[in-house]
Amino acid sequence: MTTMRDVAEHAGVSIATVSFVINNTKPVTQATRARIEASMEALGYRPNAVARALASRRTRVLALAYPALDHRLGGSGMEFMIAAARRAGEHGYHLMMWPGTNDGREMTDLLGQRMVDGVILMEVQLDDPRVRPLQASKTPYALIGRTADPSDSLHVDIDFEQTVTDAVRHLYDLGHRRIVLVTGTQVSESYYNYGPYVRTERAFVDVTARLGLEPVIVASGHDAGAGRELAQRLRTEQPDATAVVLLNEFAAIGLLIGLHHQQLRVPDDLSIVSMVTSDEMASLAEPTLTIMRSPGTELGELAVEHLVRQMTTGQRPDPVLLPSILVPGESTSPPPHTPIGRR
Amino acid sequence: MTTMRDVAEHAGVSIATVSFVINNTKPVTQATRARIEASMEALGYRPNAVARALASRRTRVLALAYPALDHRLGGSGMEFMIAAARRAGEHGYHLMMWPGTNDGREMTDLLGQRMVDGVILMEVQLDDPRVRPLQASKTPYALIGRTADPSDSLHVDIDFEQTVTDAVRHLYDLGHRRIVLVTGTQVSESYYNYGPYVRTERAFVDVTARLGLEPVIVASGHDAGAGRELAQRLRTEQPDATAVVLLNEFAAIGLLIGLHHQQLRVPDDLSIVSMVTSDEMASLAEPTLTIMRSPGTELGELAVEHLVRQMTTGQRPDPVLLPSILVPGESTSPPPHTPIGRR
DNA sequence: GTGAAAGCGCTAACAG
DNA sequence: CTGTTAGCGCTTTCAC
Repeated sequence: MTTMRDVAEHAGVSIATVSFVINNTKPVTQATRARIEASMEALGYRPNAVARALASRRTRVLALAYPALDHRLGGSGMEFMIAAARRAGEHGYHLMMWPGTNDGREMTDLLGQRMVDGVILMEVQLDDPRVRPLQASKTPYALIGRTADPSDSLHVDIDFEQTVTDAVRHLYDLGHRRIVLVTGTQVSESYYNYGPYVRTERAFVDVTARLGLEPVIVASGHDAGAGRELAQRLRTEQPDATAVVLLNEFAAIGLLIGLHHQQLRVPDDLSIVSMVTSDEMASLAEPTLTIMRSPGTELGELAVEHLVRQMTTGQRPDPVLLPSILVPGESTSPPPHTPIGRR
Repeated sequence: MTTMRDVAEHAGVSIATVSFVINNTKPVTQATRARIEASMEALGYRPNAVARALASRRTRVLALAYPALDHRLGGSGMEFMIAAARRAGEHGYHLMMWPGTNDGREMTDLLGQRMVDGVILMEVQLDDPRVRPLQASKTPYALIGRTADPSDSLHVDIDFEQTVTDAVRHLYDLGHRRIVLVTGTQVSESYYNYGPYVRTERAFVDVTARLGLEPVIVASGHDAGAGRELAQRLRTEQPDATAVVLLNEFAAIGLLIGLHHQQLRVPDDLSIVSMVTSDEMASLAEPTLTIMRSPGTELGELAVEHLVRQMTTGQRPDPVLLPSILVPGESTSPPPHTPIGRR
């Protein structure tokens, strides 16, 4: 393995000078620079990242922390990871996967290893125990999602408030007056504190109030099976509903199937909007789903971008909330004359 | 930041002794060990992973190399990544994402940085340019998938031969005699060399031959839209087909929808088996898909397991091919009396 | 503009 | 069983 010393000898300079040209950290004559570069090329030299990290106290590694045991990441979670890794690479950083429980102890361990320059936190809870160790260690970090007090951390997130507002507005404009929001807060304890649900519910209450509608919220599980069951429950529990907004794409498609089994037609009998959904998933449904397309890729890029900026400038960028875009599919239309439960 | 020297002083020993207890690398009296551990605890000491890596020449980092620009990883790719990261953690390793083009140069760069102890290669091509630099560098690596000459690399893979054989056999036993395989080899150049397609096609030819059937192979794109179109083409191009085996879950669901639009019933008019598919995706279809469930999670764990074993024992474990399990859904049944194109 | 030298925090002989 | 010490390969003052 060829080291910096080898290059220095080959070029007839000191290793310091080699270091200077590699890092572009001090002026070096064009001539010696050229000589050194030639030597590096000739010897096939690559700087040892570990030695570099030890000496410079910067590893150029970012950690991507996500919950290992919890519900699996949806399609947009995947988009996020891939995009973040790509963008990190473009900035000269590596992205390290850091599965873990949502607990502060593990975060302390990670940070103690001094192996990462910064951390991106996925699936942030309103009261997230991982944040405190981060703050204490002074390690730069970015949140995907928000804690209860968003002001104290760099974060990027989907604008759930705007998203649900747009979704409801879309349905309202079509003529719907009885719109049901399906979330999962009540389903399991771990979701009680789940930002996307909580924020969406709050904003839903607001927007329905503004429009003079009742804020009907129904709980459901997160898979297709739960969606199918939901089709039955809706009919009895929400007989007057003409439209449903969901926060989970699997449940949305399951609902579609469940309704079909009940001879109910979408969108004629019931309109459906699926939030936090990708185009691919929308196209798997029949009829295709009207979705609020989640900005997974943009979010991943933005998180890295902002984190890197903070690390280089030392200043924390402002939070960013990205809107979801309404992508009309075939699952929304004006409401039926008779709601599904009144026949 | 507290270092090993701090711990040593606090415990009244040399740093070597501290190192010995941390790494369990030399016998140490129970008494001094206890004292040292107490000191570590008291000072909140965590070993610096970077210094450790430099001194020991082992980073305890594994790279997960996957193509950045190519088609997006399916659900099982995601499963794979998550599982690999988890299992790596259980072995005391970190998993670093390494998006890249499928090119050897980038691999050489990665290895030159000496930042990873081992590499896992996803989406391996039959003739993969990343393998040569790996071999040259002596870095342990594991392939997910196989090169044309599988004997020269540690690898784990789905047993596509077995999988397609089982799928065809299942249909044959139901009475089908005109079974169409849908792959993507012809669709784009980058798939020409794609192991899963190539191997599946070959095995399909074999198994149909053994059963005395014609080896009908049709090309299709990889999304739901392509699947929908396929429904039309099948009827004219393969009028006698009674069953279809696909290698892409999105296309499979698209096909289902396309057939539905043509008033064709699944499985009454046409049976469908979707390979490399997850239970979740199967449940999104109506009717639910009969699938060959892809062992994404097992594969991820196995890849790490074998790579770590190779790194510790120095011996290359035998390759492993994992079967896909047939999970019956609602999309297969005995064939119709009249094939879809003969009405 | 270039070089000498002191670390970065730890591992691993080697000595005792 | 424990301590001394020489690095690991690079960055970064501080002289020249």
